[in-house]
Amino acid sequence: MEKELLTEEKIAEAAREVFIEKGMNGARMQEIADKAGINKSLLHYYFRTKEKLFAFIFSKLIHRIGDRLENLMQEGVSIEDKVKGYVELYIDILLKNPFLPNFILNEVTRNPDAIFEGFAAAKINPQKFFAPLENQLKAEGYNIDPRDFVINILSMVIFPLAGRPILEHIVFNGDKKAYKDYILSRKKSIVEFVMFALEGYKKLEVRD
Amino acid sequence: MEKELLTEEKIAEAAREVFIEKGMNGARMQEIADKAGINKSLLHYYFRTKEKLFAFIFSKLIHRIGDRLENLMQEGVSIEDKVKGYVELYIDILLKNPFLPNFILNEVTRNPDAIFEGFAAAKINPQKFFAPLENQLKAEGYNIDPRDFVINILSMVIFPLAGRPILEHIVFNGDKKAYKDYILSRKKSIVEFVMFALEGYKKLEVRD
DNA sequence: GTCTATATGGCGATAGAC
DNA sequence: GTCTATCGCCATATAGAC
Repeated sequence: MEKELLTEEKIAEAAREVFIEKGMNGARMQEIADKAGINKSLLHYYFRTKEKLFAFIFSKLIHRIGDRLENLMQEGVSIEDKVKGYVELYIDILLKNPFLPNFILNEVTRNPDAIFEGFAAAKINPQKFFAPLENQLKAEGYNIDPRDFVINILSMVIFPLAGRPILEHIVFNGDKKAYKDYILSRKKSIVEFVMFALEGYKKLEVRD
Repeated sequence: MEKELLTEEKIAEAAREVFIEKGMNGARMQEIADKAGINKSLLHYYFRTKEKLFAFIFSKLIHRIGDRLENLMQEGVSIEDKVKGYVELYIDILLKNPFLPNFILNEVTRNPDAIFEGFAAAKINPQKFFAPLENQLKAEGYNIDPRDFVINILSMVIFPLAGRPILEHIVFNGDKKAYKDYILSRKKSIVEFVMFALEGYKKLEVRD
């Protein structure tokens, strides 16, 4: 039926917004129903329980993130350009979805089971990601642990956005524009910081 | 009364644990009461409502963190040693309190009002912190924005611990010991990474 | 101050008409 | 498929005895 897909889509979109903003515990079925412009009992008609609805939304979200990471490892692009591309892409995404990083970090620690299902469904294979990266790093002379490389960049991109209220209030005295400008400036400064660091790893012995 | 202080202290400790692990929304007054070894209604006798109890705990927590940061800016210690000291201290603290970073990031985004009260009470003054740091960085020849310096280090320390379940499962295939060893190894590798990067900033023009 | 018992409200979920 | 009405539970909060 036409209506089926449409309504389910409206529910999914509303649920996605509410869950991300309020978390599993804080979200209310009523609020999701309101935002979807339908009745509360219709939610249960489509997704029997709140937990099932949450699992559905969460797994779709993880899936999308996994896909984005895969796309990152195209060949023929220098490390520096990959860093630049990654940093710019994710800062933009996270600026548009300010609740996303906290949501994922949080649900994943409070409800670890969701990980096994969600990530398994997304078929994320770290080895497929780290092996070629390690090769490329070595080929360009950077003798750094690829895990450090990836995690440090992820950290510097995500943390200041996950900690937005803290930074905004403490470092920028509540000035939202100053905060946003600073985050945008990090598109350049993170790349600079990373490439400076990588320069140091050129001097190191190859280690494995 | 003797009993008053003792009971209040037991409640505070229990509430702290439960709130940090489950968050404001996930925490249950019953669980706090059980953990404190008292009756549920006694909680309300001491702290009229759950919200008031939460605010009390949260503000105390922020206060302690603020104090720790202040202590960090002692004179007569090189940048490298400060980085080393900070990284080691906080990795140890966060390993012992695995739910802490998520708790703070989360409550602070979901309930931004708590920030104003909590941080205001803790009388955190960023200028008092950044100004001497900037001086020292310049004095040692590192022409880096002190905000980048601080935020990058904070990011690299906190993020891998806030994202523990993700790293543990995806990068280390569920091997908890491998994850913990890796985090401990970061005590050295973060300092290395930062100092390599700082080397690059030595070549830059002084900018202000 | 500390307990037992209970009120009160909210939320997830279901029944049933249309 | 979509709605209204309602159930049943659970969590916060209060009343009142001791």
